[in-house]
Amino acid sequence: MESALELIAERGIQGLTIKNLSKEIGISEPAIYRHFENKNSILLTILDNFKQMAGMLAGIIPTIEGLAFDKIEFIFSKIIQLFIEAPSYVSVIFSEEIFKNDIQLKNKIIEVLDQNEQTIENIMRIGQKNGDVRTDIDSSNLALIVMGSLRFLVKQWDIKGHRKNLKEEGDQLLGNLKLIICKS
Amino acid sequence: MESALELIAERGIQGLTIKNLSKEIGISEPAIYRHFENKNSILLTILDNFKQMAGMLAGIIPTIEGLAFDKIEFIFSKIIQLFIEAPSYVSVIFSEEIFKNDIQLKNKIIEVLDQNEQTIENIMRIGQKNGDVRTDIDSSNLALIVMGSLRFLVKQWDIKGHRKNLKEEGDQLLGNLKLIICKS
DNA sequence: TGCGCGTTAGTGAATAATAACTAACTTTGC
DNA sequence: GCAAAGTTAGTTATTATTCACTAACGCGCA
Repeated sequence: MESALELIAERGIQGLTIKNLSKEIGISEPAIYRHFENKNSILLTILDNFKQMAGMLAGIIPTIEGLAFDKIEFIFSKIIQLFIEAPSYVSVIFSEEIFKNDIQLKNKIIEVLDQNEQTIENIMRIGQKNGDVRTDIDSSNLALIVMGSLRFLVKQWDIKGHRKNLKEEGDQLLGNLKLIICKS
Repeated sequence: MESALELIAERGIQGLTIKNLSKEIGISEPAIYRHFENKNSILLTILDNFKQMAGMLAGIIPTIEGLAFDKIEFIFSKIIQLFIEAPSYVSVIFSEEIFKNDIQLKNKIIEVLDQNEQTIENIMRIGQKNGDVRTDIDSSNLALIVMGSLRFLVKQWDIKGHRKNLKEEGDQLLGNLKLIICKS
């Protein structure tokens, strides 16, 4: 899995071939099939790992005391940290277009998407109930705006060769999102 | 070009092969090479067409009288209309991950991205100057938020099989974005 | 202690499918 | 009659995957 992620980080999702992977690991191609049924199951495992990580983060949320935005800040700083440390996840998570063909991969991507949206939406709903989040926009649209803008930031950082400082720009965006969704 | 777009709409970017394209058009594979140097130049042409369309929209903007949000509303209703009529553009525009490998395609995608961001940012800057857009968030971040959330909406609509009503949901999101970026 | 035996993880060679692309020839329309 | 547009029949490269086989290891048992 490590080698696969490394390969994706270096050459993108298209660079993950059985041949490349076997070379990276230092074994023969058929040896890979001793451990994975097929190539898609490798990608599926990566996606599942990400989903679990995101799920664990979501699990911590209820234990955080504080306003909605403290939770958002927590979750996104963790996600951005992961992307900086392992940019290959960006390539995988944003490869929806490639996964469109395969039903399993597509469903898994949708699962990840839905799970994360649910997490953010829940935070927003609770914030609205507690009175620290604006109520003139429904929670699902707030989640859409928060997730969308952060995704776009990461996407741009990725496609432009990781030139910008993602952490700094992420913090700036988060600050501005706070102005937008929080009351007073 | 029509056939290429149709193919992409049906089977995604991966479905655009010379073989499929020739079958769709009803000519032989080599005949395609009479008109395009290679496959990438077909994709490049599609991207360029989109860029030109977006550029034309941006050109109309200065002639629109009204607040910043009227302009945003105008440009995005047109874009959403295009996506609904020709969903293949979604597949192309959101295939950054696939284009990463090829320098030409990557640069063209970045061009499109930058051009559109510039357009939105300009609208925001003028709005801030005229006093109808909030000034506590800089124009580039406002553009990021607007573009990001709309991209995310379109992306979800696309990956979930065009089930939702993009026009309706787009209008709703635009309404909420208006609450967010406009003064009082 | 050492012998059979099943398991795990590996190998080289081959396969079938598919990709983009090309050389050489023929047709078509102004 | 000639250039543009099309054809047939390939090439080359790459893809994921399978085949038959093997070396190494651990475990129960005589």
